Amino acid sequence: MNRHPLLTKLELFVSLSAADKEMLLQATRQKQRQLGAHEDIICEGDQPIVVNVILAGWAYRYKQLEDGRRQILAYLLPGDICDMNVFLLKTMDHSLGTITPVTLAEVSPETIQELAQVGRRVGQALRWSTLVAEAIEREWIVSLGQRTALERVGHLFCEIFFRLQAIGHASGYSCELPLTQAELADTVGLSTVHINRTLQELRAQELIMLQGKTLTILDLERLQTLSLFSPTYLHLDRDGRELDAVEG
Amino acid sequence: MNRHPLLTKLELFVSLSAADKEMLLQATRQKQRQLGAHEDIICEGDQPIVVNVILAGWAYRYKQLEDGRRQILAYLLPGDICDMNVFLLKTMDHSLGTITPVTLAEVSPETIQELAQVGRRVGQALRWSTLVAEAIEREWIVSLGQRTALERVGHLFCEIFFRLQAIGHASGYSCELPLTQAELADTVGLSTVHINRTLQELRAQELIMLQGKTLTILDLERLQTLSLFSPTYLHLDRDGRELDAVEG
DNA sequence: CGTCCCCTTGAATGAAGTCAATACGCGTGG
DNA sequence: CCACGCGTATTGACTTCATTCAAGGGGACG
Repeated sequence: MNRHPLLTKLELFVSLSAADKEMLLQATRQKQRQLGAHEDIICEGDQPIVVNVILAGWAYRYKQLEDGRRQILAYLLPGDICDMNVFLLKTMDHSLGTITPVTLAEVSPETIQELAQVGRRVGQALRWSTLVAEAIEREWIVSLGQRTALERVGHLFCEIFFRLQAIGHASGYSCELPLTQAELADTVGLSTVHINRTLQELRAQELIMLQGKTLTILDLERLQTLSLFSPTYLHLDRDGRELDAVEG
Repeated sequence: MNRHPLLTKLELFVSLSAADKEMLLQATRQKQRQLGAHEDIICEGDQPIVVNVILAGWAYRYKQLEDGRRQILAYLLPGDICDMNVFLLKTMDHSLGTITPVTLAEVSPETIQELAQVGRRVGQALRWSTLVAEAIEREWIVSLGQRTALERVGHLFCEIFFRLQAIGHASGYSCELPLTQAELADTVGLSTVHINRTLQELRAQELIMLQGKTLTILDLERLQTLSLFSPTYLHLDRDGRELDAVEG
C-alpha cells in the first residue's frame, strides 16, 4: 500500500511504474504548505499560480454569493488535485478553503505540464482524476436537482465513504466526517435545521451513526438504495488497467 | 469572424494561427454525424470511443435515476466539446442527447491527443474550454443549492444568452431557446408547473419575452442583478491572450 | 465559571410540488 | 378545409416539504 495519497489515488486507475512514482514524489515534495482548520487556500478573484494537491486533511471548494449565501462545490480529500489546469485562467471563479488542518503540495504549472505529457501513463492518470472530479460534480447536480433531503444526505455519505475507503481512510464501515451541520447544509442546499432533522431520520432508520467526527454506516446496502447511490460514477474499477506498468 | 464554431469558441481564449486553425478544421472534418431532434448521442453505460464536438444545434448532457427522475447537467452548444478525455473511461456515467437536430464531429482519441499536446496553443485552448465547462457546472450547483426559482431561471437565461452571444448566435438581446418547459424544469430542478409560473413572473416584471423558440432579454442588467449573475465564470475575456499567434 | 459554537426542538410560515382540468397550437389525414 | 390528436402550456385548489424564527441545551476551552 502506498503511503503517498496521490499515488494511492492514481493507482485506482492504473498501476504505476517505479519511475512514475518517483516522478510524482519529486513533484509533490518540492514545495509544501501547512494550513490550519478553516483557512482559505485561495479566493475567488485571485490569480491561480500553482496547482494544489491535498496530501493530508480535508479541504473544500466553495462559492459565495454577494448576499452571503454559500454553496460548497466539492470536498477535496487526500490525493485530490485542485484543478490541474487552473493556471490557464487569469482569475479564480471560486474559492478553496480548509475544513481540517491541511498539508498540501504546491506544484508549478511547468511541473504539472511535464507530468501531464500526452502519452504518459501518469498523464492519463491525472486526466482520469479530473474526469472523476467532474463526475462527482455532476452527481451533486443530480442530488440538488432531483433528490429529496434524505436522499441527498444519504448520497453524500455514501460518496464520502466510498472515496475515503478507496484511499485507505476507512476502517470497516466507519470513516472520518469532520463536517458541522452548517457545512452539510451548504453542501446539499438545505437549512441547518432541516439537516439536523434529516440526520435524526437516518439515525432512526438505523442507517448511520454519527459520533464526534466519525461516521459509521450501519447498513450500506440499504443506504445506497434509499439514496439511489451507485458508485459507478466514481470510476474506482481501474479503467486504465491495460496501461498498467508491467513491473507491478 | 470564423464560420467554424470550434474556432470561434477557442478564439475566445487565444488567437489561433493559420496552422492551428487548419489542424482543427482537419480534425473535425474527418467524420461527421447528423442527428435529428430528441435522439440520444451516447447513453450511460456505453463505452465512449470518440470525442464529440458540436458543430450545429443544441445537445445536452443528462442523467436519469432508476425511478425516472431526470436531471439535465449541461447544454452543449455549437463549438462545445463533449468531454475531451472521456475515452479514458470504460463506461459513460451519464448520457448525451440532442435537443434540436445536431451536426457533430467525431474526433478519434488519437487526433485529440495530437491536438492536445502540452505546450501547443491549441492544447491550451482545448483545456481552457474544459475549464469553462467545469465552471458552468459549478455555477449550476450554486443555482440549485442556493438560488430561488426566479433566480435560477433568470440565471440560466443570462448564461445561455452570454454563451450564444460569444459564439455569434445572438442578435441584439435575442437568442434561440429551443427548450420546452419540461426541459427547463429538469434543468433547474423545479416542476413544470412552477417553471410556468416563474416564466410568467419574469414576463410580468418585463425582464424577458419568450415567443416560439426565441428568448429576448428586455433588461439584461436588471435580470443579472435579480439572478445574482456575473459572467466572470464564463471566462470570455481572452485569458490566454499572451499566447496569441502573432500573425493574427 | 462563563462564553462561544454547535446541536436540538417546537411552532408558524412559505415556497414549491402534486393533481387535475382546460386551453392552445400544429401537423395529419379524412 | 376542417376535425382530430398529441404534445405543450396554463390555471386553480390543495398538500407537502423545507425554511424561518426563536428558544434552550450541551460540551470544549480559556
